Amino acid sequence: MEMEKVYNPQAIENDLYREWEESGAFVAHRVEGKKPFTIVMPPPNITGQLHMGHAMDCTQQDALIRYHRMKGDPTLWLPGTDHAAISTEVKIVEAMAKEGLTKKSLGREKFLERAWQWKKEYGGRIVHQQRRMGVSCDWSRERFTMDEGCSKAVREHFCRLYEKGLIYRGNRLVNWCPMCQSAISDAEVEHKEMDGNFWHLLYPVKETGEYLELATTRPETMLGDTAVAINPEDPRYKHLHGCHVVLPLINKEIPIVCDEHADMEKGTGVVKITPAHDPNDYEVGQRHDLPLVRVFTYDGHMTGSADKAAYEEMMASGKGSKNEAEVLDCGKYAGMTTDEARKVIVADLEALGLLKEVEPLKHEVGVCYRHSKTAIEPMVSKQWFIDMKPVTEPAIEAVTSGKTKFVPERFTKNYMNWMENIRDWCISRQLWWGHRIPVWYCDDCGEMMVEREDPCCCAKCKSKNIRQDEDVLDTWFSSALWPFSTLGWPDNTEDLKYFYPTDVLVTGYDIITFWVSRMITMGIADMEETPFHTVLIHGLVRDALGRKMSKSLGNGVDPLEVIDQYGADALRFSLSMGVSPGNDMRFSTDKVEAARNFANKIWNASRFVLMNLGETAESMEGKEFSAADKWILARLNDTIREVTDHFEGYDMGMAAQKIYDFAWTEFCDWYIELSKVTMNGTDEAARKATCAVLRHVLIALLKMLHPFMPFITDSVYRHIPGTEGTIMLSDWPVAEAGYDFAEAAREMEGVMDVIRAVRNLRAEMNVAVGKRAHLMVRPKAGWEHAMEGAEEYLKRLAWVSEMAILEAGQAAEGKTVSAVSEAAELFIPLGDLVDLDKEIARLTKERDSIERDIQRAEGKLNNQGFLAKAPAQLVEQEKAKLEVSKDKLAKLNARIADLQNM
RNA sequence: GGGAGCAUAGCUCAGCUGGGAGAGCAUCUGCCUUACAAGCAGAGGGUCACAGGUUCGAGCCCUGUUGUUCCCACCA
Repeated sequence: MEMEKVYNPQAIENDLYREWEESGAFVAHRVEGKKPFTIVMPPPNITGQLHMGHAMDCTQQDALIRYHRMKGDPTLWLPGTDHAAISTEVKIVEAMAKEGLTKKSLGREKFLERAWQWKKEYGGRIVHQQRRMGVSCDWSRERFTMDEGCSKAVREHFCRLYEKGLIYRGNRLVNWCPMCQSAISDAEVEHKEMDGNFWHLLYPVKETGEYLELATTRPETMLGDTAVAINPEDPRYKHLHGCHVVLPLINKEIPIVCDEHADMEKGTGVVKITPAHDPNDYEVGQRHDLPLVRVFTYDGHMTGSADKAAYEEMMASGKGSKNEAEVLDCGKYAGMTTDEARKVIVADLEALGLLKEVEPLKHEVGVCYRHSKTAIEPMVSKQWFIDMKPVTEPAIEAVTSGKTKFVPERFTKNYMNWMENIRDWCISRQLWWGHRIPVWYCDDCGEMMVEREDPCCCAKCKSKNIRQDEDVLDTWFSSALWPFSTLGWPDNTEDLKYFYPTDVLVTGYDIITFWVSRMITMGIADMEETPFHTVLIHGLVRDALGRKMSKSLGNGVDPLEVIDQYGADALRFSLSMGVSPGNDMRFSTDKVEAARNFANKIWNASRFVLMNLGETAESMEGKEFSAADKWILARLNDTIREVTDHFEGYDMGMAAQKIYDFAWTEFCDWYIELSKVTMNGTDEAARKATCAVLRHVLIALLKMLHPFMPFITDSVYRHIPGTEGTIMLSDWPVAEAGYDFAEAAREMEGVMDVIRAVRNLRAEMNVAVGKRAHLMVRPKAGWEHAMEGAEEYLKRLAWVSEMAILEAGQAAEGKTVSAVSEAAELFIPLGDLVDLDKEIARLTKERDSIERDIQRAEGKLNNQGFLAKAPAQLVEQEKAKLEVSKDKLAKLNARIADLQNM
């Protein structure tokens, strides 16, 4: 196949991917006695589209996976998707609303049918998008959090925790999202600063007739107040111990209680207590045995007579638990939204002269992480919880002991902070889409059953009159099991035995608390082993201005559009190079363009090599290598070592950078140009040696680049004579000690330095490339050998017509411009073109710079402290540098003097 | 209130266990030199936020300050 002049990713990517997948190259195989490398992919939501965050996430994982696969490890990358209970349900409800349907009108069964239909449609979409990225995961093991196996794991896990007494059901104050109409966990509450007020209210004291001033940010909760608290030590209110206040608007008598929660320093030191709608007040209420009075409905309105009647009926029937909040009929406020009620209540209080002051205030308000504009209402309701303390301790230990490490390490604090302050996890959700809680209640005898298999009848009274708990589990409940449920747990499958614990978890810092902490916790709880030894944390992908990409801002960039325009390799590389672990990165098309250019560079360098190789797979055996050959081989070895080290340290950003630098600067700009000397020469043996080196280096380069740019590297690899199959399954390059040509490389660097000096001279003197120049070179001591071999390189790379070597002390004839490089002095005769004054000025400028070098070096070497304490090697280096500089200075001075005499 | 990150060239960011400041993009100059103009060669541009300290030596370590971003936290 003829290679086009410009690389065209669209022409190869899709076919190549299909070929990889169909060949089974992604499928993991268990190899007895060999340690596998395993990553479970964080499952994207089935609601989602592929976004830049995913693109970066899977690029990093794929790079690690491809690296390990090439190293020969049995490699498993297990993909899957998440049912995302709340998010999906919200979307489906939205879609239904457009058809005029509601959950209620549709019913649970029909709703779930729709949900599964949704999963089929949208779950597949993201998976196809991932394929476009080139991910090399094992699709034969693809999982879904609600598939049969994962559902079985969820039940088993629930039952085990329940049997250990770690899951309980309770009527508790929880975070309630009126939009979701569900409880959510603490982790799902975000805090946003909002403008609000402190309303200073006056409550009359029954016994004394005085008015107690107190401040609140939420006046609408006052109807649910069941006490007013003061600090027991507060001298201002000692006389009120044991007294009562009369709650305005509803004229209800409530006690004044003494509680530490009331802070004497703050405000008036008086706090209204609403146990049913505030976490602090709930605690105070527990301590003082205060009644719970609920004044909000679960959809964010004020309660009314119907709500009260429902409550009373429930209590009468004996189904309500004793910790149930009583419900108030809010009378004229009933049915208002909480916001409306706030305004009306404040106005009514003001009318009564009970509003003393309104003080504007900025404060943090809890909002739902799925409905960021919806304020969370703390509400008392009956929910399922996990008692986290007992299972958290081993999970903390796993990290403190280093069994699981965070990369970068600083995220350990993040994790620890959460774990050390862990609170019980509310796992029930008032939704339909999700794993239904495996608990049944008998309507006849009230028995509660927690079962692995659906029961047919009551275990106690055998009644068939049983019903399953209505609620489903938090989506993270199943996500927590992901590293082992996907491998077959609770069955002790071959995969589970072989691949668990997995190796690395790659994810963003935003879900350390949601997900990482819970996987470690539950992995240890169920498997007795932490699920991965390394958690590799990456940052967020932001837009070019540093803002979070979001739908509402409309600043999101669709990875697929980028792939269409620039190719998957370019996108992947732009998300890799220079990205440092744990740090956010900005996405810009400039970066993708740079990466696309790099791909094109690789493509063209490959074209050059292939053009020269023809059909021959020239071998490295028994070759006599040129100076340039030896140099690039030595540099290749350095690069292989560095890149490998960076992969081992999970720093793919640095690995990509090193490959980029080596490929572009050293291989393309230098070696390929240098190689043209022998390739265009007449020495057949030298030509063959260079062919072998070109091929060898290109292959190693492509291999190192493959984890980042899988498509172009494989595509080119197949064109190279002597390669077989896909680069994906080839061996990771190894630095062969035989190619560490240190001395030859040093000499070559000297020659390259001379080339640079000549180019610089020419540019400054405005000598066009077409205009070849005669060059005189006076090597410095120790560089004679290197300079003898330099002529052809200089001719080709510095547009020299011919080169003469001057003996030490031999003067250059005629009018010349000159330069002093590390290895030699250079002279180019330029005849009348030379402007002597200009040349003297240029040399003087250079001399000044060298004088500064000398000053600095002498300063160091005259410093007794430096001589005494710095490493001897460094002192030697410094001395050597000083010698070189002094030598340069002397030569420049002589040169300037010469010119001045002309 | 607690914790963490960031502050380096005009822009976006690298900079390993302290030992003469780097890349990409942008800018300027000259080049279609038979792999590549998505390119080649050359150049300019930085008191590494500020103030102290440790050290022979600090972009890097310590303390403080300022700005900024994020996480956690019940301030009524």
